Amino acid sequence: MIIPINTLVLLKRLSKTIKKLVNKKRTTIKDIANVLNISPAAVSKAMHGDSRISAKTIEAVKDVAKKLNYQPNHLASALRKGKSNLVGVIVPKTNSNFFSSVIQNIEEILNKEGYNIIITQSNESFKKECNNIDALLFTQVDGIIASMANETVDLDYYEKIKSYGIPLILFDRGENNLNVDYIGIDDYQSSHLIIEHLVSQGCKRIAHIGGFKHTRIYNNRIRGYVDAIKKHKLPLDDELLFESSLTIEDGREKMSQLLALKNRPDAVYVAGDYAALGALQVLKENNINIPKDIALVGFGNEPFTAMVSPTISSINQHSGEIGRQAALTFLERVKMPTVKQTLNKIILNAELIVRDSSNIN
Amino acid sequence: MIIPINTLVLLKRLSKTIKKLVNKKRTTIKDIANVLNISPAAVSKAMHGDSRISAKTIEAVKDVAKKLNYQPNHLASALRKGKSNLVGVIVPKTNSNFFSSVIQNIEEILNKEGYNIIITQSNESFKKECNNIDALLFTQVDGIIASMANETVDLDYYEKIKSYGIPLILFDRGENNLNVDYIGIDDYQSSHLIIEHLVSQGCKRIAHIGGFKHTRIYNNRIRGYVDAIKKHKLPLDDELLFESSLTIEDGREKMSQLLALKNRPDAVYVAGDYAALGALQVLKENNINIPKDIALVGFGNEPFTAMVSPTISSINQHSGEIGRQAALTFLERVKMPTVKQTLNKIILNAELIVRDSSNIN
DNA sequence: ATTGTTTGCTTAAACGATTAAGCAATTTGC
DNA sequence: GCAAATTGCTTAATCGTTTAAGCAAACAAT
Repeated sequence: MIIPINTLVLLKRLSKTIKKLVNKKRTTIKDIANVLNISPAAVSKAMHGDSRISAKTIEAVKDVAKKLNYQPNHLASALRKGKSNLVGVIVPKTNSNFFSSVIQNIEEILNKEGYNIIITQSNESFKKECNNIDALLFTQVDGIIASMANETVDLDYYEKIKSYGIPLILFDRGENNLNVDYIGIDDYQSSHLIIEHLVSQGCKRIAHIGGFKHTRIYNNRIRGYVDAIKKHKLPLDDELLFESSLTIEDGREKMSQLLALKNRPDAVYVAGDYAALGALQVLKENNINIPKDIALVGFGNEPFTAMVSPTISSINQHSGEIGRQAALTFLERVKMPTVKQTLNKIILNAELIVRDSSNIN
Repeated sequence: MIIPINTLVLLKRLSKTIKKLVNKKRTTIKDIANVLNISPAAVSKAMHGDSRISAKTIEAVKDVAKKLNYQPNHLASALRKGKSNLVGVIVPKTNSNFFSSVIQNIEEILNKEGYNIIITQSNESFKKECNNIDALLFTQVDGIIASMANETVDLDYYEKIKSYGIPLILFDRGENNLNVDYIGIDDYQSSHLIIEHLVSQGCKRIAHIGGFKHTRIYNNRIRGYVDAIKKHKLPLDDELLFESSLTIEDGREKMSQLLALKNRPDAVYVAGDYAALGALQVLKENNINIPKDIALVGFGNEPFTAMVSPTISSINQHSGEIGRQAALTFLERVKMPTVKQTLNKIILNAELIVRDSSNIN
């Protein structure tokens, strides 16, 4: 028998509960249940619009919830459901336009699906990266989307993520051996784009300041450079190819070495924009005409490439799309948790933005 | 009576539990308890090194925990303890050197104390900021450290944080009316630093491209500019003072307006580096000699100020120290949760980095 | 009239860790 | 030698939510 509750009684119970709350804690579904004289279970179901709860009750629950300023305790539901609705994101640095933009797009997609993201930065340090992974796993994230630090060669910590049975998605800086989803651009093809462009500008002796070979993306860029040079039957000289940490300083260093050569290059393709900036500084300090004496192309399309003078040609990696694909891939994986992860690459096309540093007319 | 367990029995139970785990879930303290034939409570206490648990048991527990690859369920302990050990951080953008560096330092300090941080970006959008706050509160963070979006004037959402009874700490972009802790630099004094410097370089007609007055920091910079100009008895002309969104584009726009004046300034102080960059571009396009014809000073010491040519003088905000102080303030607040929050400002001194754009010799 | 189905809830057991309270057994103090 | 203190655990409740199972009451079908 349902006892009809008149408004007066309801109001009384409401004010009583409110009083309790003032000197106690936050509202729980139990409080709402007490006010309406129903069970907490019914409240929980009403909140989720369960079809077995009457429209009247649902409305009443929502009404009281609002009045009591009810905020669901995420920890409790996460514990019960075995799902935190949190996704960890690990990037080398947030203060790069590329990563910041990737993150923004991941966030946009995942927020819509009820996920929140936890961003951590490794600062290119392997140790920090391990700490980040531990912290994320400790927080019970439902998955991890990561781009590896330059230093990282030991994959044990990433295997640890896999052993937890949660999806791991890599982007930009990935690793084939991990056998997980990967989203990135076609680095090999990007190198071809750059060499084609430089050749079309009349360059005949093209140097490459590359990243470390052990990182896959840089290895691909180097392979692309080598093959494209071969394709055009240009000189492929050891003294024209460097491995670099791709910092501004190292860009300066390697450019200085190139300038010291007897037979200087007439174009330099740098695998990172920061190093390209360092190279640009050295060229300017030495009064080299850019691009007529030496043309310059960077990689990453960092905003400053359009700010410096001359502006630097660079590869746009479509960070937005990478972020979106990473998020979508995670969502797919989460929907089918039983399927074992396999190496699954999504390779996007990159785009060369030609600016003054390589525009010879 | 304690039944002595021989190694064989223990090993048997261990392998049995391991088998269970293979097709089930993660190790819990209950599993460990079963292996050692003690209660889960004892396991929990052993993990925390409770003095009432014998050294033998503690060692045994840790040993089994390692063997079973036990990882504590953070959600469960957080729920029970009413503490998530998560701190939310809200910034307008992560891809600025200032914010990225602040975040890094917050993280460093808080990680040491067992906290993890959740970074969210508002993209200078008020709506996004509100969403971020909701998301963080939903995740049951133990506190929020934030820098407000340019757009934000309505403080209801920040009041909401306060009503949760968790610490709220603001940095850089704050608001007096909220009555919470604030960490920032002395913007008023920074303007004085800049004007003193420009005066010492011989400048006599100094313009200011400022931020929006409704944002406190920009208001302080404007006030500092006005007072310093008055102090040196320089012309304080309406046409020399602008409010701006401080983007590159707006910097260009405002600089063009200054150049259109009959009586041009001989120095421009821009309240943000990006806008200063825009101003620089316009000056160069008009073949104005920097700094001889017009000197330029920015604000924020973004890395590109040292990259462009001429390099731009700017104010270093000591982002690291701001981050550290914000984190430490949070830790203090968390330790004394009963004390009501009050307006408590920590104002750090800023430093002017003089570069080519204002170095007249 | 009898059985079956649907509706609208309740009950109670989880999720995994923590902790107040309690209870033997052992040690210490005098 | 006996009370008091200490040691080393156990028991059971708790955090707030979800959910499987169940149970009346109402309605529908035959």
